[in-house]
Amino acid sequence: MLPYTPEQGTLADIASHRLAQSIVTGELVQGQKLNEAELAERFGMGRGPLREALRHLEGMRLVTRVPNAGARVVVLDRKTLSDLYAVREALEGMACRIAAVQMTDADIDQLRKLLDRHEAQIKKEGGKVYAQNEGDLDFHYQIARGSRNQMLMDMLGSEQYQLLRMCRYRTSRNAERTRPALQQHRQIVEALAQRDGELAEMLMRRHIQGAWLSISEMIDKEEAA
Amino acid sequence: MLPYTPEQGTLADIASHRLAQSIVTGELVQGQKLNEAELAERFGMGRGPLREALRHLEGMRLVTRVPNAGARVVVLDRKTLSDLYAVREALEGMACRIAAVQMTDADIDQLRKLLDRHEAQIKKEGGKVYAQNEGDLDFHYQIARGSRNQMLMDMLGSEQYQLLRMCRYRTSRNAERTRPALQQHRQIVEALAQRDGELAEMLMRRHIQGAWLSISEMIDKEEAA
DNA sequence: ATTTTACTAATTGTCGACAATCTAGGTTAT
DNA sequence: ATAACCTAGATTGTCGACAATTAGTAAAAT
Repeated sequence: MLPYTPEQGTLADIASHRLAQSIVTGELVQGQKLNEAELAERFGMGRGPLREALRHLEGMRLVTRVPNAGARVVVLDRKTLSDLYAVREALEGMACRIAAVQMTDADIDQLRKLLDRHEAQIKKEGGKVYAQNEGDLDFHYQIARGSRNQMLMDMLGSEQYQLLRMCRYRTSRNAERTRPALQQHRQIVEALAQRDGELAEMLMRRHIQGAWLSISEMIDKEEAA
Repeated sequence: MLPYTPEQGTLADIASHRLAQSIVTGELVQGQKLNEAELAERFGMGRGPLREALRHLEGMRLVTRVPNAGARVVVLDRKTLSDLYAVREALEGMACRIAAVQMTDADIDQLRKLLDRHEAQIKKEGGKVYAQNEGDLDFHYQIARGSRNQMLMDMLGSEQYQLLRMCRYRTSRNAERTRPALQQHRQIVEALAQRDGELAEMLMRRHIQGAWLSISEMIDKEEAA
């Protein structure tokens, strides 16, 4: 429960932000019913702005709405995540191919420094690095920025599909994949530095496929338990 | 101005639908200010549901909102469309590759019949075939369905990015591209029938690149005028 | 003549109350 | 005992009114 409200706009924007955060972090359980009156009370606002926020979250696919039956937190089942990772592979693969042409040398240097920070964080804390999944610190988002494609940046970044953040948040606990992931990130950056878009795309696709494999196994274990 | 309201849900859903339609068809001009009170009056509802609809459209990228300054219809400039078509190429290329494996023979037959209908329509009307861009009739949407990827279907179909419909609606007047497009559609279907995902993806990517080239030229002409 | 500033009108943001709809529990009939 | 039905409670959907902010205009000062 963050005490401060990160957004400065209208109440609906604030509610949207706080709700998204609560859903992504799992504070609001998957499939849970979202009671308008209760949430409005908790956020200290009327139901109007809150309903606008729910409509916004519906567009982000973080909640599902049924007319006259209210809104529920989305449930990330196996099929949904599988679909999500397939889409990611296509989008981020493309981002890499274009970024290899569009990024400046300075941009690529920035990426290297970002990975240095990640490495330091891993050595220090041993694995639980969710902080690197946020905003400008995110490696994948920086590559989307490198593609100079605003639509892609929106899709992978701030607004659209926070589903990914939600998924990564749930799976950031298993530390055994952070090191190989970092290694793959480094390979991608080197491909970008050599301006080899084809290679960068292939490396990114494999990286995402590997992430999906890891998550898939984790789901299997959970279902077995 | 359609006299009937196509949706049956809440007033916000109806408003969302009607607004989207008006924006896509160009009845509401790009960049136009959207006055809440005026629209609510026109739709015969209060401002509450209308605000919810605007929040929804904001998520669809059909309107841009600035706090305390209202909502405006999005403007499709050259860069935005370029970005959109790059994303399309990646997503629909993937859809083809997966659909080549996932579609049933019956699905592919359906696609063939759909193209037969399109051909008949072209011969009869000579080109202005916007009806085929709607819903289940849409060739591209049917392929997204064939991928069995729900996220992709959402993105390319009903909800997300109606920007594409908006763009296609504007450019559906130029009839000279409908025949080569149909030819390319047929090639794609044959690739799917042979279960050649690689080929189907490549053909779809070229098809979309061709469409972008055509649209790009059209924009050049408009800017020259 | 131009810039600044106060004022007014219009528009957005918000709230509380009421109507419509759904849900759950108990009651009655078979 | 089971199933259909009805009623009471809770929840969503909607509206109208009020507050807050912005934009435009006209007057005043430099």
